[in-house]
Amino acid sequence: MGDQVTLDDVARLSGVSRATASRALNGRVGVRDDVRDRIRRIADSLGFVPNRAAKHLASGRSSVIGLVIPSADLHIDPYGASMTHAVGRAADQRNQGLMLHLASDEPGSTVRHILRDGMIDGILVSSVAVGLSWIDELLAQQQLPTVLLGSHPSVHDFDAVDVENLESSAAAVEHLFAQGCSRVGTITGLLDRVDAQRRLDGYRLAHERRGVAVDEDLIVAGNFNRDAGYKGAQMLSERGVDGIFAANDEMAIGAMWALTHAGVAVPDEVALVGFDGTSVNDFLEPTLTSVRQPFDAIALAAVDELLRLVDGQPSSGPIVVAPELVLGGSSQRR
Amino acid sequence: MGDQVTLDDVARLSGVSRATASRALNGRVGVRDDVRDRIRRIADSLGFVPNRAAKHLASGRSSVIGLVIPSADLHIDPYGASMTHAVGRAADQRNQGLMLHLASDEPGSTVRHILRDGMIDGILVSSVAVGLSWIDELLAQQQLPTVLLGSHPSVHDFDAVDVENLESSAAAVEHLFAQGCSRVGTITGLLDRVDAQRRLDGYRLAHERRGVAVDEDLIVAGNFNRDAGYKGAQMLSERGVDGIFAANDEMAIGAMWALTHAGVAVPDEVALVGFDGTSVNDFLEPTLTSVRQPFDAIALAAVDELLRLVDGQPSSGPIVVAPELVLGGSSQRR
DNA sequence: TTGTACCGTGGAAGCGCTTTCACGTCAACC
DNA sequence: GGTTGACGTGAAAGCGCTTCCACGGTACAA
Repeated sequence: MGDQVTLDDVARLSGVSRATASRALNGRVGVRDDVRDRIRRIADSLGFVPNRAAKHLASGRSSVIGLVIPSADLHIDPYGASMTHAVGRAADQRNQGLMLHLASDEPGSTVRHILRDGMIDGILVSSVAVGLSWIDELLAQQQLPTVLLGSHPSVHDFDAVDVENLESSAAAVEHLFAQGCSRVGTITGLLDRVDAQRRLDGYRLAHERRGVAVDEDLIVAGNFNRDAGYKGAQMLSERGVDGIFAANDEMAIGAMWALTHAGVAVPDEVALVGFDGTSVNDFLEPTLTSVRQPFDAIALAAVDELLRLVDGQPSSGPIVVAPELVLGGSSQRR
Repeated sequence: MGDQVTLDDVARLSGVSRATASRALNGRVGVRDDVRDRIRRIADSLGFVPNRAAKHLASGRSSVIGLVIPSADLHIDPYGASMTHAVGRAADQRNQGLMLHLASDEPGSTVRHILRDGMIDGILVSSVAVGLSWIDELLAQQQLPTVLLGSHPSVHDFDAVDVENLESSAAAVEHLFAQGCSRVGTITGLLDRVDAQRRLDGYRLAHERRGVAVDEDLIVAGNFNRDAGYKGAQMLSERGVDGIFAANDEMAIGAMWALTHAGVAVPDEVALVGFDGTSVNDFLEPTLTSVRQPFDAIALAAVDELLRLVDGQPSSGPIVVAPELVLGGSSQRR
């Protein structure tokens, strides 16, 4: 498949040894500048591209990172697609290859292979995947540098990059108040997950700041799925609300359906805000106001952190990135 | 990072040479059955996982394939996410790693690297990516086994796996007739692409079979984007139609908006059918009737074909997979 | 001058696997 | 009994790179 130009060729033509050529091209110290330049020039002119496998075998680093994302999340929940896309860009920027690992709950020996075959230097795991048995196993073994995308479901004993949940949720609810809402309900995520918990805390915080007591009846337990949004909105609607904060967009969409079906005008009778801000919101009518996750920033921070771990540097602890409230038609009254 | 168990260890403990151990574990002929069994058992008990890099370097095969998909397509057009997901599953099934390459039109030396660094054995290219300069370069060089996902925009000088467009489009239009529509319009895709062309042909075919002349005014040129669907539906609506076949779902969604905004009832006044059948259709109300691409089948066929090419077998020519018309609320009248 | 130190470079030993080739063994045949 | 061939196995040569170590040269202090 096209005669490879090897490091040997470059070295021979440059009149140096393979060792020096290697050092020169990898920017290692200990090569005279003029020599380095000459080698570089010759390598370029030959169209030399180092063989990955050889590099990998010799150095123990592949410059490929893995991404684990639940199978369903990639094509059903737009969150997964957005995240995958962002990670792809980030890996590119950092000159790393990206291996995609779809996580389903089929058993198989996936973990063993991911961990041991040495293909990847480290792995990014979508926190949504946590809970699947083999993911948990993977996390437990700690054999491979790992960074979580999103918050860890239980505690934060893991290196993770997450969106800021508390203040941003509070801001979302405050936005509803600012639109004239007086009874704002919320549909929560799975409350055994930290992010869901924080978003609920944000909801409470907004009330506190406004000096309004939280009516516990207006807090409906959801699970991040659309159905829960639908049912939650029905319940809240009966209990009388004029604003709803859903802990993610999927539920917000469900809520919008429920309201529309019930003949409730959005946003005029009930204003609606979601969380995630994936591009799917564009499909809706009216468009959804949502706390937009900064996918690119999250992904880049995660990749950088992962590379740091791969380099043997200590974990820099959880990283938090601030989202932005993106206004759509679902919450803005004239 | 966990002391690797090497083939040497397995060989030594099995009392054979590395060569024999390698043959045994790779299922090569020329190893006595009892010896093979023993080696296998010992390898298992040691938890031996062959080192990918070494295998790759020695054999020249990485068991990793690449997927090129336009950056935008992964997170904006749900088609991309569905396809990526399907390819991920297919690669998994065939025990191949999957490297994700997001294609944007930034220059960079991406091609050279993809082609030459030997990381991947072959590459799957989404036909949507064709047109980006470096993709074209990649296709032109033909250095790496390549299979196209979808039809080639110009002619079929490439190994490709595509959905059947003609008959399935005809079936979609016939479905509209069956629902009682008498004036069915269509919003086409980019007509310099073969798939768009075929779908239009299908539209004509359905008319022909029904013995109805095609009213050329009811054919509106689109471009696969939502806007085109919106505008197309407005035009068709003015010209008086009671059914619309959009060449993809994005345009169908645009059309649905346009109709809704104009106060036209879907499906009762205008029935609507799209093409692609991604899960995003679930976001709509009513749900969209659509020609559902068999993503999994396409992906698996493509991966298999690619592996065949990698093995040096001749191209088996374009592969066509039949889609299925999935009925939703947008076309079904009671 | 001799000694010490450093710097740039080359030699060579791997990294863990596959694969070619040669070798020994044994059964089958003349 | 000797020849042939098939068969199972081991020795060893790589795959293309990194990196340790040793070496010669130059610079400076003693």
